[in-house]
Amino acid sequence: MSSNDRNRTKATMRDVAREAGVAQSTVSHYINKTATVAPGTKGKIREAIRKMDYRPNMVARNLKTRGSNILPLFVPDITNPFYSELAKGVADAARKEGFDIVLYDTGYQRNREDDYLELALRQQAGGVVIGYNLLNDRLWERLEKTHTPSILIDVYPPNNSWSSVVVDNEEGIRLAVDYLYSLGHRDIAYLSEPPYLLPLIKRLREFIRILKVRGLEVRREWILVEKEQMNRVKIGSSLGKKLLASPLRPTAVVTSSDLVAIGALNAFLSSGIMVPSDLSLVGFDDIILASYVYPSLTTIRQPKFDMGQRGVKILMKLMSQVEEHSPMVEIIPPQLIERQSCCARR
Amino acid sequence: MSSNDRNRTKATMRDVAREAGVAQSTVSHYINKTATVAPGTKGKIREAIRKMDYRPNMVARNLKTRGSNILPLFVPDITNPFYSELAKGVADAARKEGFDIVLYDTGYQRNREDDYLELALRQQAGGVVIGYNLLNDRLWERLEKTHTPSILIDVYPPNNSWSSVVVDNEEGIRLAVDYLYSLGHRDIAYLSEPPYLLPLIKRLREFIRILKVRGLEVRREWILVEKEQMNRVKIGSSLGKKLLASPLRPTAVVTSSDLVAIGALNAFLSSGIMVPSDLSLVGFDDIILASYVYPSLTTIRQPKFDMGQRGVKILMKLMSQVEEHSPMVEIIPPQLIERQSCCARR
DNA sequence: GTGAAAGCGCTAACAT
DNA sequence: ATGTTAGCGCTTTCAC
Repeated sequence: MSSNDRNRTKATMRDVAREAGVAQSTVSHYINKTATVAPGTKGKIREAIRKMDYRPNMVARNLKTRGSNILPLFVPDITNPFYSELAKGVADAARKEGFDIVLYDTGYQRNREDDYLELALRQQAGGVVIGYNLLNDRLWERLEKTHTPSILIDVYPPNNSWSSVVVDNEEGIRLAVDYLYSLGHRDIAYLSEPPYLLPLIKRLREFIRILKVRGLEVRREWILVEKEQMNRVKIGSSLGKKLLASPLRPTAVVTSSDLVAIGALNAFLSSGIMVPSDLSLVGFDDIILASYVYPSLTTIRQPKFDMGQRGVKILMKLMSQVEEHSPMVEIIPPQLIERQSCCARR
Repeated sequence: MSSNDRNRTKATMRDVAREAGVAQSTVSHYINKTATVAPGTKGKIREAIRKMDYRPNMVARNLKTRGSNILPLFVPDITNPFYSELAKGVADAARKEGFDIVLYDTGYQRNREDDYLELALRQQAGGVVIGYNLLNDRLWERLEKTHTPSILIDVYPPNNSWSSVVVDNEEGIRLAVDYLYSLGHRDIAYLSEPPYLLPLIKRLREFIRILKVRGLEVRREWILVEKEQMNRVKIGSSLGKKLLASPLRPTAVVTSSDLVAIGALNAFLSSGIMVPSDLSLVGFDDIILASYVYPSLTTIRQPKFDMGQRGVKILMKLMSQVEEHSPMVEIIPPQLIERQSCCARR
C-alpha cells in the first residue's frame, strides 16, 4: 500500500487481481456483475479494491466497449435561466442512466456549434441533446451522416426524421389570451423578440389568429416585433416604451417571453404606469425570475426541467435501438401560472 | 466510401493509413504535429481523412496518454445565476486549453458530492474545478489522497495546501458601506442569508467592524441574519418585512447577496416603501438579474466570469507541474456598480 | 466459478 | 521522413 502510495500510480484492475489472487477477468466479472462470483472470492476482491483504493477507469472501459458515458448538451447560453433549468433536467435524467453531461455553450455562434459538434463526436458520444435550434443548418446533416441519435428540445424538427420535445406554443398563447379575456380585457397587445425561430413564429401567429377568433380587433400598433437581435430585456423595455407612445393604449399585454415581459415591466414602471392596475402583463416560459420581480409575473409555464428529463428518456431509447428508429415527437402542454401582474379590467 | 457507409463503423486511424498508403504512426504524427511529414504525404493523408470522414477517437487517445481532456466542474445549483456565469467563464477558458467541461450539479447534497467526485475520478480527470464550498469535508482528503489538482473558486481554502480564487469580500462590504456613507446615510441595516460559509461570515463581520470604524451605531435589530436554509429571495423578503416591523427604520440597507436584495426589494415595494426614495438598497454579486429588476440594483460586483477563467488558468499550471506545486491564492478586487436603488439621504 | 487471451484505437519510443 | 512495435486498462469470448 505504501509502495502504491509512493509511486503514485493509480491501481488498475490487474493490481487488484494480483492482490486478491484471482484473474483479472474475475475482477471484471465481479465489478460488472457479468458472471456469478463465489462468495469467498467476492470477499477477497472487495478487500483488495478497498486496500488499493481501486477505481474503474472509464476511459479504458469506453474504449473497449466502443462507447462513451458522456452525453453532450448543446445550449446557446447557460446564463439564460431557461437553459440552465433545462440543463438541470437533462443532467438529472442523464445521471440516472449513468451518463455525465458535457456542457457545450455555443453563445449563438455558428462556428462554435460546428467546433463543438466535432468535439462531441470525437468524445465518441453515442447521442446528443440539442437544447435550441442550431443556427448552422449543415449540422443536421452531419448528425445524420454520423448516425448520431439526437433529441431536440424546444425545437421543431427540421424534417420528420428527428425526435423532439416541444411545448404546445399555440396552446400557450391561447391560455394567455383567454385568461386576459376572462378578466374582461379586450384591448390586448403583443410584444415579441425577433421571431426567427419556429416557437416564436407560432406564438406570434397564434396570437393574431386567436384574437380574430375571439372577435377582438387586431391593431398593428399593438403588435410590436423587434427586428434586431439584442438582449431580451432591452428588447422588452424598448418595445414597452414604444407601446406607451402609441395614441391608443391597450389594457393588457402578452409577451413572447418572460425576459421581454420583465423589460416591458421596467419600461412601464419607470413611466409611472402601474402593473397590473393600469396594465396587465403576461409572460412566457416561467423562468425563476418571473416569481422574483415585483409585481411577480403571471406567465405561461414551459416545464423546462421535465422537458429535459423527457428528452433524455427518449434519447436513451433511440440509443439503445440497433435498428433505425422511428422518430418520436412529444408535445408538452403549457400551463398558466397566475401571479400578480394581471387584474380584471376596470 | 459506400462500404464504409454501409457497415456504419467509424473510420480509424488505421483505415486512414491504409487508404493513404502510409503507416499508422505517420498519420498520428501528421495529426499531432509530433514529427515533420513530407508535403506529399501530408496531402495523401489529408485526402484520406476527408474521404473517410475520419475523426480522432479521444477515448483511445486518453487511454494511451493516461489522461483525459475532461474537466469536472462542481457547482451547487446551475440555475443560480452566480454559478451559471461562473460556469461560463470556466467553460470558456477550459475550451481554449482543449478541455471539455463536465457539469456536476450537486444540489447542495453531501451524498451527491461524494458520488460525483467518484465519477469525476473514474473519468480520469486530471484536475477539478470546485465552485463552492463542498459540504462534505471528507472530500478534501479524497482529493489530496488521489493527488488531484484542484482549484477552488469563491471558497476560502480549508488549509494552506489549496489554490483558490476569491473576491475580497471585506473590501466589497467596505465599498458598499462607504458608498452609502458618502450619500449621507448613517442608519444602515444588514440583511444576511445563513452565514455558514466563510465569504458570508466575512461580509457580516466586516459590516459590523466598518460601521464601528466609521463611527456609526451598530443596532442589533438592524442586523438581521436568517438561520434557516431556504430560497434566498424568500429569505430577503422575510428579512425585509421583519426590518420594516422594527420601531426604528434605517435609511439604507446592505444585503449579503443580490438574491436577498431582490427579496427585500419585493417586501419593501409591496409594503409601499419606495426604493430608493424611502430606503436605499445595495446588493452583492451583481448577477444579471440585478440590472433587470426595477429599480435596478446598485451592487458589489464579483467578476464571476473572470474568476472562472482565472481559476482554470491556475489549474492548468497545477496540472502541468510534475512536482508538487505550491498553492496559489488569488484575491480579486470587487467593484461597486452604481444603478438606481440608492440615492442621497433626504 | 474462474482463467487465458485477444483486442478496442491510439501514442511514443525506437529503428531505419 | 516514415515504419515497427509495444502497450494504455479494460471487456468479452471461450475454455476448463
